[in-house]
Amino acid sequence: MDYRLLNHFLALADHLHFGRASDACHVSPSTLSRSIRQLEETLGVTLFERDNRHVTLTREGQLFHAYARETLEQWQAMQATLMAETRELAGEISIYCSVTASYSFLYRLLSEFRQRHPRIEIKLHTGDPADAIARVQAEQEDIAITARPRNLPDALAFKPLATSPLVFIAPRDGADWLPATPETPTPSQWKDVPMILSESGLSRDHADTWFRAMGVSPRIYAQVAGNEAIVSMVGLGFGVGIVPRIVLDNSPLLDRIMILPVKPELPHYDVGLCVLKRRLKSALIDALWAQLPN
DNA sequence: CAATAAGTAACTGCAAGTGA
DNA sequence: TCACTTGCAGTTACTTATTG
Repeated sequence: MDYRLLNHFLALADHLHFGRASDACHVSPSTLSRSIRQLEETLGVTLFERDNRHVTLTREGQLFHAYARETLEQWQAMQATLMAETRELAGEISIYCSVTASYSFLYRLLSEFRQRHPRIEIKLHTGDPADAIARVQAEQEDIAITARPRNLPDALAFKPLATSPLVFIAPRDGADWLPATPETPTPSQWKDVPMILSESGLSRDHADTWFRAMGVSPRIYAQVAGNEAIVSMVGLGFGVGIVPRIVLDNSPLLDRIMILPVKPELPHYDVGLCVLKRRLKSALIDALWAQLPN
């Protein structure tokens, strides 16, 4: 029995949408489409009625749904039993983080863990830090390395790894729109500065709050996904950006960037591990979680 | 009998097709 | 324009044959 096919079936039954279900399974839509077709051919029944707009479970699909769920649960229970027997954890953990976080924290987090648990496979996905919390909540990822949100949802647990200040960065070559005295900012100095900001997420929240307190609506030159893209655009001289300083520590563009000594300073950024509390019942995830001191 | 090489089947993602 | 399917080419996994 190919348990992956059952996983694909359950994901499609949950989402009733090939695109979203394939995302959840980390495969392409075509792969998911073929998995479902393969199951249907093996079983000799149609599990989903689908057209170009809609996906629905057939009666046979509903019957198979119960079987698929039970079978997978039994399989996972057996894996847990065998793991307990051998005292060796095995399986897969997915981790989501930004490229910067992968440079900065993964080695520290995983080097010892890999030696201790060689049979645990790590699936690493990198992307926009603003998506991290949502991906953990949607169970697309087991764990994220991300900034602690202002209001941590009750269902989530957070364990800090490091603190990094949020800083204003500007092109080192200078520009005529740069504020003359960032230590003593005035609305007139900032109202025309082209800003390069995250589309969303914590650093964007802090930027918006800072400008509100200044009484200025920022002139937004570009909204981008990911801190590395902000550094690139600032390095090219397009404007002033706001990023966690840790992003600069690993940036190849450091020599083209300067930090503006802006007052008041932006809040610090707590970076750490984020996980759904109920997922900590998984021995695998708990093992990684326990790597870090409380 | 184990290790290696060669051949084959199955799987995957991309890009294009299709229909609403 | 969107969402699912299909064709294609590249990759990976598996099976069989060969060698020491």
